[in-house]
Amino acid sequence: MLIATWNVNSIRTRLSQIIDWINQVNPDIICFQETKVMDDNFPIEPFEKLGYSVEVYGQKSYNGVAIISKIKAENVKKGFYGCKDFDQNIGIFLDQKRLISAEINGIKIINVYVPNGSSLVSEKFRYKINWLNCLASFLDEQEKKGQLICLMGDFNVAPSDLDIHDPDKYAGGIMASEIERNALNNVLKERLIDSFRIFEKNKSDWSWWDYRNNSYELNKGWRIDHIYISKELSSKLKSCVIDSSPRENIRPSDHAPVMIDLNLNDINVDFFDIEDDFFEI
DNA sequence: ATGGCAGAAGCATTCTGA
Repeated sequence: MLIATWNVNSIRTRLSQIIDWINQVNPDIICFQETKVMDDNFPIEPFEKLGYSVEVYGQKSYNGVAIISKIKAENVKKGFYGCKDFDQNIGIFLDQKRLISAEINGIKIINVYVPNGSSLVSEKFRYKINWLNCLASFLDEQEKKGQLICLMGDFNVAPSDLDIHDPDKYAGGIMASEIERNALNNVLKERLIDSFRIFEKNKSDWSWWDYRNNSYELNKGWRIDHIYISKELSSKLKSCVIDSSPRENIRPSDHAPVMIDLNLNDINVDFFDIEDDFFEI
């Protein structure tokens, strides 16, 4: 099962590029961020024609997330819910459409667009840290239910200096600060694993390149888009790749898609083996 | 240190992003 995440920076502007990429790669599930469109104006039909169901949670001009899936998405939820200690002021996090979740194939798919935060002295930075703390609480509740989790999206945090093209230049700044890394680690705790780092212990690959300063041509990027999975799923993980090819398109998104291949077939094989044994008896 | 590039709204320019 191929599961991808992609900050497309406007679903409508990028639509033909996205369809081209789907036709090449044929993912089962894609989580989009920065769709930048209200739900009524989301281009649902092009995805339905390719066999996907579409779940959207958008707003005007900014933010916006969506999940498209070839497998039925159940228990679709928009925004945070059931976050301990955050219930009273959860409204400030629901104004901005940054999270959508669903259960697909028995796995809780959580698609997030974490606030950028602007700079460490900004009010937006406080919002970012509070948002991540609310996400941690949200995951605590999922963990209590025993859910297998796949948490992905644009986190706007480089987890380590390996994930920045020039870590010295950006040390301690936005997307690289200890405060943000600690907040991210508090979301992950010991329960979620960075799919990319299972395969690449020391490699630097980027998922985002600034539009300015010829950053892509100079390969000056960051790895800020991530797919985290429950550690119980790690033995099912076959690959994790960042596909930078769409970044070479004309008028590209500034982000590249990230994709994992999760081998859930052997779960079904085990199931059918038991069935066969049963009938042989 | 600042701006550079891009999208949306909407028609000149501002706001936001990372």
